[in-house]
Amino acid sequence: MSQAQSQRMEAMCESARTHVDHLLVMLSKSKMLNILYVMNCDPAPMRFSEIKKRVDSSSTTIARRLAELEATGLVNRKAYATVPATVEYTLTKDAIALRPSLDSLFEWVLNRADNTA
Amino acid sequence: MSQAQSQRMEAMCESARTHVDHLLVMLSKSKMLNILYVMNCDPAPMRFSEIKKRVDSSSTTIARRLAELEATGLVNRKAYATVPATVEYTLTKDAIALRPSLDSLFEWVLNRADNTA
DNA sequence: GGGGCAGGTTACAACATTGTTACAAATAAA
DNA sequence: TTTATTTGTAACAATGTTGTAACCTGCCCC
Repeated sequence: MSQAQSQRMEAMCESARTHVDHLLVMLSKSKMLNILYVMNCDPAPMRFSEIKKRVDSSSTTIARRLAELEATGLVNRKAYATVPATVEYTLTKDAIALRPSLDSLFEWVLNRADNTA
Repeated sequence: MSQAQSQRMEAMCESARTHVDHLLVMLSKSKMLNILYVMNCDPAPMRFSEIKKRVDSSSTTIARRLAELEATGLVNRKAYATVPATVEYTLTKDAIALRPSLDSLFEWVLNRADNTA
């Protein structure tokens, strides 16, 4: 393999590693797993206030997380010009693919919480 | 159901919710998923320096995370009186039960990082 | 004596994140 | 006209988290 090829390959790996890190950092933010979980539990579009209620955090944090999820392409945001405003969030296909992992993860968490309680 | 029963039940739920939150907060700490993942990938006991190398973080953070994992009962720490010191970490049975979830989660992460790169 | 090794700990300054409060906008109801 | 509603945003102080640099043990080697 040429040096140029090798460098390109390293750059690619570097890039992939960066993307992996970025995703992990995002998933590790506070309330992120909670949000993905509640949205996964109920496939219907979910409103801001409903997410906030189920996740139990401040508007600011929920808004920040949802914006991050949208920027990463994991949720879609649809605003309706009602009064007062209505905004619905839905998981994208990519996020739905996370469902089995999240289910399994939360099953473990709930089970462990039970046994520790 | 009596009021006393109802109150006990609420207390239990409250306690479980607290435990769930605690676990989620722990799992959401920086490098936590990374550590669990590298330890899950290789079932052999792993030394501090090896974990640090694979996860790529400061000693301080790795030490903090391992201490938290140990306190939560997810890793066991064994120190040997060699010179220089040798310390081995292993996942507990509870943590090993997390394996399928983590595998699945990381599969999703790696796959998504690839497609986004 | 000096240096090196593994596996940390401590202190601290720099940085990141959080919740709170105040505010906005549009309209319908009181 | 005032109030209430939903879905946010902006600013900010308080709090939490991070890495760095210094240090520690115990022993071996030079």
